[in-house]
Amino acid sequence: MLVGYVAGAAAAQRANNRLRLAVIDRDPGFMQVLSNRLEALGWNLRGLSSAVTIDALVSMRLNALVVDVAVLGPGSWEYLERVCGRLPGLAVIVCTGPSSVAQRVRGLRLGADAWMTKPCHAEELICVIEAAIRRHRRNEMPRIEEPTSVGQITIRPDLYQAYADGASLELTAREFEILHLLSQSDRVLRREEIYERVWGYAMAHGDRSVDVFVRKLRQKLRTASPGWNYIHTHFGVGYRFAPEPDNGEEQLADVRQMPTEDGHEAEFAPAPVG
Amino acid sequence: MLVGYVAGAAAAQRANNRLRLAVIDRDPGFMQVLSNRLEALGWNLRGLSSAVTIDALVSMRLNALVVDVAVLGPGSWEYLERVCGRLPGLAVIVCTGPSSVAQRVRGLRLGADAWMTKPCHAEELICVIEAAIRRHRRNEMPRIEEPTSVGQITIRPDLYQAYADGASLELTAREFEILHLLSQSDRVLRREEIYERVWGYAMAHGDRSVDVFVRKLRQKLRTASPGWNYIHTHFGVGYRFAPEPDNGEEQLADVRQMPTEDGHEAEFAPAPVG
DNA sequence: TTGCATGTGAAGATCCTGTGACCAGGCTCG
DNA sequence: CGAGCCTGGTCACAGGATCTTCACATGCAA
Repeated sequence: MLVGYVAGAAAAQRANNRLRLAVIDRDPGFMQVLSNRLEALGWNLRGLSSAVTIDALVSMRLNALVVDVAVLGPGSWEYLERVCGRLPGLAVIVCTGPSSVAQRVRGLRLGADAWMTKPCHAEELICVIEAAIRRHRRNEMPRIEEPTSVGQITIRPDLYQAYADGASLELTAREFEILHLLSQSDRVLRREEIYERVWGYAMAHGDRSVDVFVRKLRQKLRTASPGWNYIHTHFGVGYRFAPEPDNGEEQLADVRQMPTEDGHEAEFAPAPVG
Repeated sequence: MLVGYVAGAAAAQRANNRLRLAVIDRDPGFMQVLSNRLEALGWNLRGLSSAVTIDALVSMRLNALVVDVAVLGPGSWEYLERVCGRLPGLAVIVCTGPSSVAQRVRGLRLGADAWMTKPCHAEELICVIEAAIRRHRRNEMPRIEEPTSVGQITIRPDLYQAYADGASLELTAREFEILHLLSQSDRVLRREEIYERVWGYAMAHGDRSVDVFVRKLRQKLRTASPGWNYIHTHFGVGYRFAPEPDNGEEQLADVRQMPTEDGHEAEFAPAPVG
């Protein structure tokens, strides 16, 4: 159902935030160190002991690829060239043993983004990878944010607007941001959290702005999509987004239940604010 | 013509292919070698013996900057950070004498794209610079050189001009670039985005240039194509391009409707009504 | 019930944008 | 060399849209 879809999208997005990196190398020590560091950073590491097909690389949806050309053996240059040509958005870092200037020049000319010489510090390699990814990202087409449909409404980040039945809800920028934020998560968001992520700084004690905006949002949602409840209040905590037809009491009962699977219970504790 | 050349880094790049590079260094031999190689490649090299103001860098409309942090002395890190922050599209390469891992890590974290250790081969340095620039340019929006018609106007990138009914709008270079950028996207573009892509560096807080140019654009569009609205304001967000006849109330209603140009909504839940 | 927390409406403050005037720098032409 | 023009960019003001605040009503929990 739609609720499930929303949760799925949010989860996917969270997973997508993890950088995906593949390393083609056979040095166990190197891999181990790298693996440890990257795990701490929350990256997604895939170790490969030899060249894989381009299609396999494509399917991995990588952000970056680190490769020891020595592992590739003959044909390494062609491989490098094909990879860089086929995946122009991929950051490619060659990390290998001692090399000649000519080799490094060749590698870079073929499309590699950087050349590291082993042995090297994992930290430095990571920085180089980050720099390459950063550079790639900056010029990526501004992320085409997909429209999402929840309940009867469609949220279009590209237009900073939500629609119901093709008609705009006429949300203001701030209203939209709050709706967008709420819709991306199925858990309860505390006011402070909402405020901080939308306004960009800490909420002053006793500020009611979030409440007021939630009211405006509900009003517009009600007008555009009557018969549905989208924003639910959790007394003493905050708000939770979940499109629900508001007929029937059982639905309401459901709201009271713990709809989360993973340990968000802590958040539901009656956090007595000062 | 020259007018086109003067206007904006992007324009300069397109107008002729000479890459613009500045080097902050004091090693005459290094500079000499680099200069020779770059001249052969047809690059535009600017040698600097010490740090210059950010604004000066901005006005140089560079593609890349090579800097020896030793020349910068104390405050080099802050300088590096400021440069990288203000000119996110600039390829920054640190090329300096022996350094510690920690220093290299710091430099890269602050936004440098690469770190070369002197002494180094000019050829290799050039490759590194090229790699950084390549990353920068690779994913640039595929420049549509074809004339495109939107509403009543025709945009001709090859002539750097827009026409309505065969008559030129007499746009200046910057006006044209903004119109061209806007016309290539259906989504709302934030001012910062517009600024960054047209001017080539980060917009200063409170800068109203984009607004002013939008006004000038609208004025010329209105004169050349009365009865049409091309640039729409999204309060608190930015501008969006969409040609629309502005007569009649129904048209106004149309504005409020969700533009569905390409059906990527199809992937999502089919808006279950009832 | 009391004590808070939240919903609601409206008014005033604040912010955002449109606009015209103005200034500086560069180029052209005399 | 300077005058004049063009272009890009800044500034201040005005009007309107939006946000915040406040007072009060309502609802929840103990």
